[in-house]
Amino acid sequence: MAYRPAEQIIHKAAWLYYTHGLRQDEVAQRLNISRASVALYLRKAREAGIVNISTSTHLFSGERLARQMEDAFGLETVWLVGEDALSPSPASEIPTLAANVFLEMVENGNQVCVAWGRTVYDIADAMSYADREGVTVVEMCGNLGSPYAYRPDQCTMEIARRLNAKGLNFYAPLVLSTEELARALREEPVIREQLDGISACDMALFTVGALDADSHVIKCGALSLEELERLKTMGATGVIAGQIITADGTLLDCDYNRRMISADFDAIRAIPRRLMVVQEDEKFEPLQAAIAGRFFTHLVTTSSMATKLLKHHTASEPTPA
Amino acid sequence: MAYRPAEQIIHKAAWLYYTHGLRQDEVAQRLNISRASVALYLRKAREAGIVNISTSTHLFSGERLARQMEDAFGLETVWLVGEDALSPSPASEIPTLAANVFLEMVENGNQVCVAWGRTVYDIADAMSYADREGVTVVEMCGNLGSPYAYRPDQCTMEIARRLNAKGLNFYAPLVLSTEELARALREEPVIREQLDGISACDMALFTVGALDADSHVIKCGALSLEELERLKTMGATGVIAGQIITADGTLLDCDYNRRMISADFDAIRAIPRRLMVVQEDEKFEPLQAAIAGRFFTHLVTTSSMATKLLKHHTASEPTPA
DNA sequence: CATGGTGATTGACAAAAGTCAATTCGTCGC
DNA sequence: GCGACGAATTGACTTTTGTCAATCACCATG
Repeated sequence: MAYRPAEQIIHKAAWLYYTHGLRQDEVAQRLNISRASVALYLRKAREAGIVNISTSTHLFSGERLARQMEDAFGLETVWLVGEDALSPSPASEIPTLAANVFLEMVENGNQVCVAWGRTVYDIADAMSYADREGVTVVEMCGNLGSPYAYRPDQCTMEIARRLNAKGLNFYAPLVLSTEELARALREEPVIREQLDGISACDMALFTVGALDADSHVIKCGALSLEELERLKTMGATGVIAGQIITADGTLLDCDYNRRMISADFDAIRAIPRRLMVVQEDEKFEPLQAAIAGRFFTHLVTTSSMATKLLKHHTASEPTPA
Repeated sequence: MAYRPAEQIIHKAAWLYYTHGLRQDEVAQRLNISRASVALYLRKAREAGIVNISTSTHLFSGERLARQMEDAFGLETVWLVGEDALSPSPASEIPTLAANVFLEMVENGNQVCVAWGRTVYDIADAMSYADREGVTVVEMCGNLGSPYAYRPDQCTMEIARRLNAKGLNFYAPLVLSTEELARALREEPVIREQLDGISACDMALFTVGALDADSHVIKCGALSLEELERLKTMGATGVIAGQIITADGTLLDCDYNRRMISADFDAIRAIPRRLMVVQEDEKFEPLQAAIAGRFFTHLVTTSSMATKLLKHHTASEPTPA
């Protein structure tokens, strides 16, 4: 890692430029280097997280719709991305926002727990570098081959890298072939420890997965299409940390779930701040299920999703308690 | 407050520019305004704390000398400013650094407690704007006329303003003319409440004051020169939150201290993170006293001060425990 | 309905920052 | 000791950003 041009001079340049507000040529003069070098160092400082530039995410949580969501579902904060073409590439807006919200939520010394999924990968990609101290990033559940850019473990590590944090991977697959093996593995000290550590986390980052032909669990072969259909008739509605949940947000009682190595739902709910991020509008039912299961306290999603959720909510519960 | 050009467009411009990395002309195009406006909005966004640019203070805490200080005095983190002309104006380096460290230490939702003194004023001045949530800034002790730019209460309010926080002032003078009055006032509910609230703070920011002809307490007439001389013969060494301490860091048993409305030392020590900032090299003995009294856990000062403190420390205690 | 004033907005210019090919520096192998 | 290689640095050029006086839009007032 360590840059040849003694990390320290980069730091000094960044301090003079950003904190004292000198111009690049003044910094150059003071440090006896060329202005071009200053420009280079400053870029490195930004990339290394020595300098942190963050924009308040209030813009997205300040709307009335967001407030209504918070009230309706008892959430702490909700951030909504409108369809109003603010972003240069609409698809990237949710991950970008989520990355910013995440960084805003993580404090020094925190232990954070991340699940994986396409959305989480995108968030990791959009996340800028920060120079945190004493942060640990732990994986929330076992691993799986990924059809996307990162593998789950790489994803954890990538987030850890951006935060200058320690990354802790799960040394187990997500799904095993037999219940017995899963049970035995869960009792392995190294796995047990990680599972137990989850409830001690300060915050969590995760998505709810959908259950259709091209959802993650299917694509990487953890579940066959036939099995999926069978589970759906049993009430399968969404996926939380690999585990299948029903419409009321409880664990579906099935063989598949029993063969899984993942965070216990009570452990997840013991984490004080839990950020859920949903970008696809098709995840309406899964998200509803996740709300029913009180899986999260903070939410990043689209305005249209929020509108849909509220409409359905007030319809089913016309008089608020 | 609220700017005419709907705060929101400033936010959007900042988001597109800083988070998405568009150029100003691209932002202008997307928002249908001139580039000049974008430049203007961006400045406002920075000034309003919508955008936060911070530089890691690691540069100042990374040296060996800082480590030695931490070890020698059991401090959590020590930041040192060298005499090596890094800063454009050496005198401003301590307050600037302290302001940055302070911002780094304050977390959303925190209650912070600030004392006052010239150094604290300078820190308030050097502090950049930030958009924190749920932060409360409370005054640590009663008020006094100030010979400097801000009055103590303004100073609290100024820091609160920069953090977008709520400021809570002490509605009492620092020193009263009689013990009885001080005692009575301390029992007033509104004062009692504030005094009790201090130990519930998450962090504190303060200085140690020196006791000489041009120190704060003298300049604003709280103490006469003769009285000061008398107290010095009794062991007066420094000032913490208005109160006079002896070389071993305990409250000097004197009339002056008894006439004071200020935070109880145990209440101060109950605050988990306490940042002490000392810029003047003449404050050697007062700082030593403050160390003896375990008043702080984090320290910002000069390298030369650190050297002096360490020399004296190892001299008096050659074998570490 | 003109009028003055306030504050936002912009066009045009100046200043500052970004970039990159060319150069220098340091180091290693021979 | 010498050449050769890669990394760091820089000078010179281009692009981007900051600034400010001039203009425009809006509103309250006579």
